[in-house]
Amino acid sequence: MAPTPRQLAREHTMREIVRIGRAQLATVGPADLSLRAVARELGVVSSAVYRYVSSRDELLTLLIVDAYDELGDAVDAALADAPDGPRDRLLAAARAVRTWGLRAPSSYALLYGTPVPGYAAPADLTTQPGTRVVLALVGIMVAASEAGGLRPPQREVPNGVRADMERIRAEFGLELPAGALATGFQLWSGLFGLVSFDVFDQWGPGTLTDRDGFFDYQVGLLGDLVGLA
Amino acid sequence: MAPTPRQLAREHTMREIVRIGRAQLATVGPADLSLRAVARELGVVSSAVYRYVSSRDELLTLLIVDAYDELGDAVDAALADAPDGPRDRLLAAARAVRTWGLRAPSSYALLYGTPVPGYAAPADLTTQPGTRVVLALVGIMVAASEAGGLRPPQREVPNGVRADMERIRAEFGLELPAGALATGFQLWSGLFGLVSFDVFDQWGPGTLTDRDGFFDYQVGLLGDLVGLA
DNA sequence: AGATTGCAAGAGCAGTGCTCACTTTTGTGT
DNA sequence: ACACAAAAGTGAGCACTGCTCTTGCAATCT
Repeated sequence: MAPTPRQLAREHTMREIVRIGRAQLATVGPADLSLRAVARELGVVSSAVYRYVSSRDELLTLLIVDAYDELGDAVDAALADAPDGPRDRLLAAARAVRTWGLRAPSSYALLYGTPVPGYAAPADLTTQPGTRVVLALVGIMVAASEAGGLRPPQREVPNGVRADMERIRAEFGLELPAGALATGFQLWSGLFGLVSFDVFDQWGPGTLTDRDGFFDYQVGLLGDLVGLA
Repeated sequence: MAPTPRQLAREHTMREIVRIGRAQLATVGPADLSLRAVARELGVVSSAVYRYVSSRDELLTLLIVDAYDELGDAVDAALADAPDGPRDRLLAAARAVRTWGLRAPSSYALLYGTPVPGYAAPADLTTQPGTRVVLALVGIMVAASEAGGLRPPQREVPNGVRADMERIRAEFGLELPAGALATGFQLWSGLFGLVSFDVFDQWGPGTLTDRDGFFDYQVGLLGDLVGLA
């Protein structure tokens, strides 16, 4: 059945709300995102937006999903253009994350900063898009492993951790030994630790002058850590 | 000159405000911290607290400094009780950071989460206490280095990064080669990446069952990365 | 055409940060 | 001991927020 004009209008308004919300985020930061401001921008009285979005938190959820998509797309695009070597691919993906974060700090904060107070993003909506980046990272490792370019980690994996890794490996169908998968988690949190420090300016002021070079170097270290050739 | 009663009262009130603010943080999260609520708790009308704190942001700054102190103390205390080996000391420090973060997520968020919108914490007040933890981490590396228990990193340090490292080495009087210092930064952001993922529940739900063991293992990997014996 | 459904408006509530004119308290210098 | 000035506290008020509820209007379906 063809969508009725009303449905079309509704979807359009929905997209407008998300678009305006994202635009607001570019200037104010997640905590200050105002539904009333969105309503004003939309040219409508404040209570009207509640027809579309049941609360501010729900708008935030929409924006979180939107941001995850954008970030995932950015990484995928970077990987599509990247050369074949695992190190080049890792660097491309990492740079994409950092570039996106620096370009849209508030959106980045929405995903990897302080969770909004007393509000847990509905896992069913946000978990899946949130895994795209880490799956891309692990994908690089899997490819390297299959090509014989992945040094197995020295450190022994304790049993509790090993059990978790085995389960995850099965769940996602990853052709990766438990030890390597465990280092993959380090790659994940390590990368976002780096980007967060950069986006949130957590290295002291004036500590680093060559931040681009510094980032690339640190990503190289992460590559060493996971045993890329 | 002896402090006048008024100064004493003022200092006491100041401490009370910080104490109440910290208590609020335990329940609401940085963005929802309310000066009016602090005033109520203090048993005073809302405008009165402006005699002590010029704005909500200034209160946040006070709380940031307070949190840095607390975290620094926690790490120092853990290191004081830790055995001699660098790996044990690293683990002790890392666990202290994590434990503190899990116990006071909002305070942790204040330091390592999204910076409060449009408000840059005055560097002169927050930078110094913010360096305590990283200095402790680097201190572990220096001690290991002097004891001959620090493998030099393989990866070559590019010139721009090397220059920054040399400058920082001089500024803080660190007896550490530039390459090792660079890996120290990875240790820094890597540790806080791990803790942030843990405190903010960024590993998906149900992904990890043995989070304590996982953390210890990952810290071990970070130890490998910086070349601890 | 008439009934139903969806959308928007506007008033209103409780809360926020912050300012300002004012009163009360308090410490001190004469 | 008393007056005076500085500091502390008050309460009203402004502009803003999220959110609810009732009301009027318009498009859609039967």
